[in-house]
Amino acid sequence: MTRNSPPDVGQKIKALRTQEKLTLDGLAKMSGVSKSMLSQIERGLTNPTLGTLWSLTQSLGIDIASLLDDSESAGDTAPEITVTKAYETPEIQSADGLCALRILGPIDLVSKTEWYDMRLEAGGCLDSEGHASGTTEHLTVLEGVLNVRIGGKVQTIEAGDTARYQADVPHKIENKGQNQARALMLVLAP
Amino acid sequence: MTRNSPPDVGQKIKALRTQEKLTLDGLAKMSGVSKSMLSQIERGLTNPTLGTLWSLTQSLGIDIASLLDDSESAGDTAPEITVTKAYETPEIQSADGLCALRILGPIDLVSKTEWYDMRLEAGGCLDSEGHASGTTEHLTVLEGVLNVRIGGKVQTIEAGDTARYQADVPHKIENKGQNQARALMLVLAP
DNA sequence: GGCTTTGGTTCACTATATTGAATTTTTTGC
DNA sequence: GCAAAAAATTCAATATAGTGAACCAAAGCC
Repeated sequence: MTRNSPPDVGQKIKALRTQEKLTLDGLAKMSGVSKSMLSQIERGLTNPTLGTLWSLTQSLGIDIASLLDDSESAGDTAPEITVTKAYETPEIQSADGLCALRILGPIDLVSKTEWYDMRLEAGGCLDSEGHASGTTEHLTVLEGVLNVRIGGKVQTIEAGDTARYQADVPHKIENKGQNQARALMLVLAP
Repeated sequence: MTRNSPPDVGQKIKALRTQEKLTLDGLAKMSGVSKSMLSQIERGLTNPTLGTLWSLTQSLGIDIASLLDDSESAGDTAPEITVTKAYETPEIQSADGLCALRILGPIDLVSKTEWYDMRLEAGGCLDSEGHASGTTEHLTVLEGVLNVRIGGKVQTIEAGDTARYQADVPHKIENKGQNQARALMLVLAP
């Protein structure tokens, strides 16, 4: 469900102000926004300007984006633990069968974060097109040795090492060694 | 470094509009904001009202909070691979030495995403206070068996399984088994 | 009781965000 | 090249966000 009117910043600001034990006057002084304006904003009977909101958030020590963020104060969903069993975990295999990816992230999620348990047989490789601009990839090798190739560059990653790189251009992960390799791969969208 | 003036919404809006192949006129019509206003906002020579920003974000199909969010659109850093060697990877140990966390995420990053390679000796446990509201944790067991305890609930997680839960309340991860356990832990802020 | 102080709301005025029409600039066709 | 069309910018007028002072209400304090 999505809102059809601007978020009610008034309430939030008032809450924050009282939380800080600030008087209407006090916040007015330190933010440079007039007391009367503040009063009206808090009661929702005016339509504040980006500039004044900015001043207020600065004095309240919060991020302006978070002020407008409608993720209501703490979902009150009862503490729940959901378990994805090993056999339920989705797995992708490459055509040659040398590369397998187990998707560890939640499926439902239109997430900005994806992560995988990757297994590469000797000689296997994972070829990726570029993802969305700004995406970074983090590859931690758990067992074996891997090469990361991106643009002209190549890097060798051994067990325990982590490689980080921009994933918005084509890149390649190869297992040039004699043994199976296993790694954790994290893809972070901006 | 924090900004000392409101975020430049103009540029962002223009970028979004052109991305959608919308004309100034077009967006004006569908949002109800006048064409002239739009033009001025995009060029940053006015201080728009929360209301008008709301209308615009609605028509552009984005969240108003994200509009004000200053996570710059994609650094154009040249393709680089940075490697954190195993011995450079920061490791945290519990007082009793039964629990060790290797921090796999980048250090610099004031990231919304943190992840760890966790090792729990038999009998060891990791006690967490609640993180920021809305935070979720994803725990994939690589070896051994672990218990997750949160509120009154307990869940047993075996090798290959993944547990997901709200991490904004105190929670506990225990190794009740006879053998060392190893797991991957991901903490996602909202 | 009345006097003072403190936190908040209303009021009259000013500054400016917003508008619709006119104008300029850019694009597209011939 | 020049016209016609489309897109973006200026301009004068209006609505309203923002201000400071006056006003009201409640809480000390003598």
